[in-house]
Amino acid sequence: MDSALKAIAEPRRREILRLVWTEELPAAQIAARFDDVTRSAVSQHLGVLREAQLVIERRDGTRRLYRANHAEMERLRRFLDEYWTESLLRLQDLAESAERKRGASDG
Amino acid sequence: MDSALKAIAEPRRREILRLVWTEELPAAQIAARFDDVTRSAVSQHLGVLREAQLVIERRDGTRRLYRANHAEMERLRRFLDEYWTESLLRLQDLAESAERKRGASDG
DNA sequence: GGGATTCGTTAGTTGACACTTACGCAAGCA
DNA sequence: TGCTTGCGTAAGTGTCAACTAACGAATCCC
Repeated sequence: MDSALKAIAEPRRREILRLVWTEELPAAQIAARFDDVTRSAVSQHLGVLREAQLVIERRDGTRRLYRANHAEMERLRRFLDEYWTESLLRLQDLAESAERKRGASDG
Repeated sequence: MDSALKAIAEPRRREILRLVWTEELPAAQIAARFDDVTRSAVSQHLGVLREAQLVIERRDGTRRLYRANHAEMERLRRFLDEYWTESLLRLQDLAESAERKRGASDG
């Protein structure tokens, strides 16, 4: 999960992830989208994304096709959502206990 | 915005952020929560969080009090939300255009 | 003013990482 | 059996980041 968060912290990998979100693409085609970086660099980014389970690889002859792993993306989204909401709940708890305290001792 | 994403990709900083989410804390008290790291390291983490606007610093005598910047956290949450939903919308568009294509030429 | 407290900051080190170049490997084709 | 295509991977480089140890600055107390 932490590896996923770290993976999407890198702008280039976010861009790659968007490319393969709706369509499965071969590595060469993904790399062709970036003119300021070599195919090798993109391949390594794909490796990071694959290791973080954010991308799924499928082989077809000599080609390797990639597509986004929506399930894992959803897990990541939920993790972050819980991070916010849990913190917000703690805020709420704090406010409520303050309220109780005010009601009990102060008046 | 990218700096914020990078900031929360680091587990230690996420922990710090949670500590100051509901209560304002002085640097020393934050550092005291971590026994496997020096006060200096925590101070530098606080610097990163401050630069990413995820934390707000307030001075009180020799102390520096920190609290989470909820507004900026909300901006980050929204950014990520848009990242997912925009991708999902593209998925939806793709499905709809495929439907139209099927209806027009093939059916 | 002197000393203690509460911090940030500055070297300096170690490890991670984004990259390039060069190479290797598997699959199709002549 | 070779050659080409479509890839990953290993080696090497520069840069950044997380950390420790030492120092410096601001405030408070006497």
